[in-house]
Amino acid sequence: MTKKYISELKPIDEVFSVWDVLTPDERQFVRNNYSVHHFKKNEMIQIEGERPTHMMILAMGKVKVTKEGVGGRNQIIRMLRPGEHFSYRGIIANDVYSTNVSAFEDSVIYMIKADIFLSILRHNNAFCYRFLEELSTDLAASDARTVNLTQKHIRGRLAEALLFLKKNYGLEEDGATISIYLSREDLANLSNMTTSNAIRTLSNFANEHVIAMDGRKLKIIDEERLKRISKIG
Amino acid sequence: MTKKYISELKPIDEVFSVWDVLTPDERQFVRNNYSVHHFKKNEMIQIEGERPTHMMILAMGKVKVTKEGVGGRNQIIRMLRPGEHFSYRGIIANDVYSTNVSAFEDSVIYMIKADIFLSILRHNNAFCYRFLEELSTDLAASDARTVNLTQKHIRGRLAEALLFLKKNYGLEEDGATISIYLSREDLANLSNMTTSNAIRTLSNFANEHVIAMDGRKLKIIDEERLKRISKIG
DNA sequence: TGAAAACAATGTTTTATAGCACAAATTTAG
DNA sequence: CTAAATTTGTGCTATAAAACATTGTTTTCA
Repeated sequence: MTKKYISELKPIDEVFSVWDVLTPDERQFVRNNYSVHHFKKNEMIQIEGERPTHMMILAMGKVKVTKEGVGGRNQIIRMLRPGEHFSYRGIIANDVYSTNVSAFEDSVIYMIKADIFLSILRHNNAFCYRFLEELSTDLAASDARTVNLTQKHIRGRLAEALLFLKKNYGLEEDGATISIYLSREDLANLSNMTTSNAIRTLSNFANEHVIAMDGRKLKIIDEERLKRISKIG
Repeated sequence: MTKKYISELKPIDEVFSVWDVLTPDERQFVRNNYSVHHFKKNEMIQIEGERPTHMMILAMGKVKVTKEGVGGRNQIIRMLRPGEHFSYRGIIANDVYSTNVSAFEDSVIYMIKADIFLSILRHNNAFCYRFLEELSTDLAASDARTVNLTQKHIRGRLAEALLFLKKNYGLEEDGATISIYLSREDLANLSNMTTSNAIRTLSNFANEHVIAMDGRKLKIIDEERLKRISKIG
């Protein structure tokens, strides 16, 4: 596994998508001041309510951003792919973390100290603007998510989640299997329903030949149908 | 009414909260390039799906930001007070409006053309950073809202909405009446429930002496109780 | 390797909330 | 100033989804 990391892990200048707007000095500054952290599956990376210390970049693996709700029930807010930034919102808003982040699978994360991140933000306008764009996009996504989760019925929400997973993580070589394997519980937390209902609805979809299941491997058979189910709610 | 506007309307340099980070040149630039628009109660200010043309600042009045959901049911995403910025997210993300905005009551809005706003954003780092802060705060609020609306029960959601209204718009001189009068329908759209349920739950709160009602005027009698109801969901 | 834990599947019961219908009150407009 | 339209208030019904219970299956790890 470590072997795999060493061979596949991209350097920070390739992973950090805003590298192009950094000056040579800033690049050197970042190179001298970032750290690499490995997290095992299910390990917590950031905890809601704590003070942010670093801005983070997912270098390898998959992580989930969750929020604890009523009665400890927790909801998946966002799921990240390598190259995505996180843990920086609280730094900017001078706020504690508003979410938990944990590793879905073994992951590698590049971290840049908060003060270093802030100092670049405050001196490099193009850099600042990139994050402004990112938050603008995230905000629309969050608002859309609120409406989807509150107004759609179970089938619509699960269909939406499956389409999201496909879009976000892509398909395997067979052109149908979604390239991320979630537990039924995670799938439920993503679609705001109980685990039993995720299981039940998944079974229904399989009976209707909209999807096919093999344990945690989910194949999308009839994407059009799934889109229709998601649309009508 | 027009009289009232003329006498109470603050000039843009007082309303636009980021004025302090503008250079003298930029201030003049904005002064020469903004426009003032009056909207009547219930009038649409921006429409979901259209291309953004201006960044806007609410100078006077109250507006609501909504999003259309399944079956035309629409949800209140945000409610603004004078001094708050809106309509700029889409400009930055180069996206169409993701929400509707309409006037709750007669309102006055200052508008700055998109290209002018963008040009300042791209040249003035402190200005850019201010909006970065604003979006960071809004994003956490949106995520929190998602969890509240999806996990809390009707009573909890309505209690939360009442507390929000109090916090956002304050109380009248009597120290109890919330300084905004919403229709039951708007209150329902804010708390993600049907109008009947908003009415019913409001009656329950009144019977329990948590609030008192006089038409659209809502008095908070027992704020602690309301907080508890909101908390337990 | 075998026991314990975690996960998946499914049926049954209960409950919260939407949906509907209708009456009363209030606001708006001709 | 009246008629129409909108908003508010209530009761009843239907139903989606949670909660609970049980059993089988897979994974973990001591």
